[in-house]
Amino acid sequence: MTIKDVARLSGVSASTVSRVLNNHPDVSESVREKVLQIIDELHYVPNNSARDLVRSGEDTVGVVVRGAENPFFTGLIRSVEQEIEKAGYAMVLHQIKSGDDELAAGAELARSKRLCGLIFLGGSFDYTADRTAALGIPFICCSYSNSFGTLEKSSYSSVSINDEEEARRAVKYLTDRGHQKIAVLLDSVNDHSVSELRYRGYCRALEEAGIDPDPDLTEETHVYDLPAAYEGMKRLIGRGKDFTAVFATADSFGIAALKALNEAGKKVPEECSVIAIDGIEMSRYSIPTLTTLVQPVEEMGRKAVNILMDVIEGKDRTAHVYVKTDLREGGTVKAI
Amino acid sequence: MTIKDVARLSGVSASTVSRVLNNHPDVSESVREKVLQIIDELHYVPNNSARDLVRSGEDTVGVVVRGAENPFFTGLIRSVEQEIEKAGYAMVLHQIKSGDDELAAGAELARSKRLCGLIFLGGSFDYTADRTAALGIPFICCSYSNSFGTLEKSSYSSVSINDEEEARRAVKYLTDRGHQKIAVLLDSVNDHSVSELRYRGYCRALEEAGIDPDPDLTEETHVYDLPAAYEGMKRLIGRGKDFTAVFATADSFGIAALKALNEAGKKVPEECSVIAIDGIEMSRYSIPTLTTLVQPVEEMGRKAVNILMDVIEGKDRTAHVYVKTDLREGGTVKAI
DNA sequence: TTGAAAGCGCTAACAT
DNA sequence: ATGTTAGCGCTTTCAA
Repeated sequence: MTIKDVARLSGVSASTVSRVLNNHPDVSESVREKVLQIIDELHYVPNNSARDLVRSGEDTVGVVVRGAENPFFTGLIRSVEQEIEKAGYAMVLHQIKSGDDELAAGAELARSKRLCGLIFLGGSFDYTADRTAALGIPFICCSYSNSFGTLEKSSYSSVSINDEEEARRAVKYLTDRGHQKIAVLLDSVNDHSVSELRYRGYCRALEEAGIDPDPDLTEETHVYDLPAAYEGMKRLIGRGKDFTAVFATADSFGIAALKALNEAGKKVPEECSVIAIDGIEMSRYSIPTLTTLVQPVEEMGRKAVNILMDVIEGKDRTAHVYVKTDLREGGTVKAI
Repeated sequence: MTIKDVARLSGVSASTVSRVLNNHPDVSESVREKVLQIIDELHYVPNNSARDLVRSGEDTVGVVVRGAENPFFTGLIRSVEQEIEKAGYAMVLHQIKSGDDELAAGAELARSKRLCGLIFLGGSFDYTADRTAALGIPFICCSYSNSFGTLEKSSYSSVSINDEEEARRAVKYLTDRGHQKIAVLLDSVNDHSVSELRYRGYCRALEEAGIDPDPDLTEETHVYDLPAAYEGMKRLIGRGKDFTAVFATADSFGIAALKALNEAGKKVPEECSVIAIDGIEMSRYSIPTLTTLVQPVEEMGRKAVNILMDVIEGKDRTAHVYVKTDLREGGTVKAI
């Protein structure tokens, strides 16, 4: 069923039906009602592909989220959404799986919906100019940056925390409180992604505190999920190496660590402290409340949209900003 | 940039480019290479709307998820995805917000992508034939059913747990262990949705155990999120009414309840037991591990796809199946 | 193996 | 206020 069917049944032309559909003012009330009635009777629903194909839609920004199951993104999406609306633009959200190629998805979206800009929530840290060229519109990386890629700074924008620096801060929080034997639970030390950066910060903090990193206290999961983190923590404990604190490179890892420690009979924070980075909602409800560096997702969403808008509207150049985390002192860290 | 640009630059017609794009066999190797090269140089990405508009795509099933931030859906999506692929169909996933109209989204998707079937993950419990008519293709409700609507059973399919019965089972698990004063933490007693059904089961279990429901032990949050559940539990505790157990109508509510109890100094399970329904991944990592009735998400996804396929392929009629939960005995329930 | 032409469903000038 | 016409970018007959 198409707009033509509706037109025929209503005794008008397709254009008129289109006008009704799009709330154009210049349609007589009687015709409008008639058309609406037919639409209702027929349960007609316009084909969006056809609409997208013809509409200009230069006021729409695309948001592609990679790994929507990551609870860290929920707050970020909300914020970005709000800000885009506030800026008077429309938004189209596209979620892809963790393994998928966000640039390909973004390029496709840009073409189909005729976007004026793109926001990536989560993605790879190693783009090349060749790959981003397909986008053809301004874009911004939100919550990450192109740390391992070869992109020119001027060719894109980014908003994120300084992962290495914040990790350093987290671990320093531990060393400042007398911890010397600090384990790290992370995805991978060289994934060219967030855990690699945060691992660097961990190393730097140890270094600054005059502590030699102990390879036995570095536990990689190689997978980003709770079971893997839990198993990783169990391995760490099982190794028998002494440690008084754990730095988890993500809240979810911290939560899993809490569980593994609890099952091993290690009291947190009395026998082992835990600190993480992210500040997902759930970590507020762990027992004890996870001590963590909370990413300012609201601010990140706002800044991402503002920067992108400025670039789109030609008001400003691309930009790269670091935002600061807020330390949330939960109950998982204790001074020695 | 369009297919025509590629055609022009390659010195061939648009049809040929299209053939290359779609891996048609009858294109000379030399031409294919040339075209591919130009595509690469130009960073050309086909417009999906245009493709959708013209492709038949009768082998695609749509999946619309309402409230993707709900961790309960992550496992379900994975399962559904797997099964659809196994059945030899393509899948297109569409996520909408909790407040959005999944039927409208589904109808739009059905038109745009020319689907042969639709799977709804989460949605309203009160459809009317009039509203679902717009879909125009077979659909199945996965994880819920049309309990409060007027849909004829034969007009759709569903796979879900029997919410009332499972809730009854959860609460019976408590009464069987000597609990008499059992509080319930839920969204709303009359939301025409899952909490209403589970509340009924709660009432029935009490009744069967000869216990009079105490209105003071029913706590509604009216919002489905962790902070609301946490605050609800605090109110419940603050009321000063005695209770020895809490039935949370969802795992996330259970986790929030655990936290509130902990902060109030009530030991779980010694001073208060907690049981929930859902079995989200995170509840495996609460401390203590949440005792809950785990929905068999894998089975649900599999059955949903199978039923839908049978309807699509005309092999079978619509069906409505209940699946059973698995009781996971965590550490939050203790006999009195 | 390739190209020309038609058309998918819709919107947006341009007429009237 | 309404209809006519011309595409949007692509795929797909049908011819060649």
